Amino acid sequence: MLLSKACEYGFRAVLHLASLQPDGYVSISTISKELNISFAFLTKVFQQLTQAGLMTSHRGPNGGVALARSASEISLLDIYTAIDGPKLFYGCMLGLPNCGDAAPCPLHDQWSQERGRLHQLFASTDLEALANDMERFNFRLKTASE
Amino acid sequence: MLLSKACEYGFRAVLHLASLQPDGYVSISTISKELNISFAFLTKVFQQLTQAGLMTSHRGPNGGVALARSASEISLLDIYTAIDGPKLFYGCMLGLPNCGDAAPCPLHDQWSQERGRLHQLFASTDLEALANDMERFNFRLKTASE
DNA sequence: TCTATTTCGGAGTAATTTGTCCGAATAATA
DNA sequence: TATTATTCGGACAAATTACTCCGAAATAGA
Ligand code: SF4
Ligand code: SF4
Repeated sequence: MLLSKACEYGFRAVLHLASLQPDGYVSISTISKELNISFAFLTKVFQQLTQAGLMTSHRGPNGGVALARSASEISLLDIYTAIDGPKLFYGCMLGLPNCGDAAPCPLHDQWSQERGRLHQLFASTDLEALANDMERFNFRLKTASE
Repeated sequence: MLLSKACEYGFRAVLHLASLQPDGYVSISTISKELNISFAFLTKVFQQLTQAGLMTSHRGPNGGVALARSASEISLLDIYTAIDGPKLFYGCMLGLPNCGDAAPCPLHDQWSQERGRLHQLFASTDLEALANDMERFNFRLKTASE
């Protein structure tokens, strides 16, 4: 799988949060109910994102999580690397060490291109654009309809 | 990670096998020593490949494994799907069900393109071409040099 | 026939990922 | 102050993946 489950949930949750364009904080429990994601597990994911500085959080009544900066300034790459780390973008496809030096594995050329495209896709896609798309085209993030 | 460890080892082992262009069977133990892969685990991987019809095997002295057909007729996609299954190529990036119908997730367009490119790359790359490249460019498959 | 070599198949162990539980800390509000 | 709502942090449990072990079956060769 390309994305870990944690990252999958992170993408969905953050996209949902961005599309809400809320005034203040949104509680993790409402997000988890809305998207059918385990509350306890989603909490852990958001903890990673706040520790990475992408979200801010607030405890107590009316607390929850919020984007730490404008949606246009948070990319999918930010979310991805905060959760799954950067290894996809520098590692060898075949898991060989010393990737990128003078003795590449046979798939290097093609894989490094794909890898670059994926990196470019994640880096150039910000939450604002995706949230706009969601309004325009009625995209969905839930597992079941209603 | 894009490839499971089993698939990683499978790619490396099969590429190595193809580059040897052996007369008959090559034993799994020699491959595992050559590539620094656990013999027991690599055996399991080859069992998957023989069960999928991509390799033939032979027990006893001078036994081992061999490509079931010409290297030019085995693609990376064959190896990949035999080990990791086909889910990468039809599943949603966000793990949502009913991928591809009228209510796509916000990443559908970009992801389905990437997915298609990856599929195309795997499908159009056969072992013969890679083995030739390995000779020409001295590619490596080992974890340590010597 | 006997022995050595090899894959096969199943069971078992270890490590990682996924998911749960609970109590403490924080803050709003009555 | 007491209550309630919330995130935080750590320990825990379950599931999946990675890896090992061992005995059985096949086969070549002495
Ligand atoms: S090939 Fe590319 S990816 Fe594979 S080892 Fe190397 S440098 Fe790395
Ligand atoms: S969008 Fe594409 S990837 Fe996401 S759910 Fe669907 S079809 Fe799927």
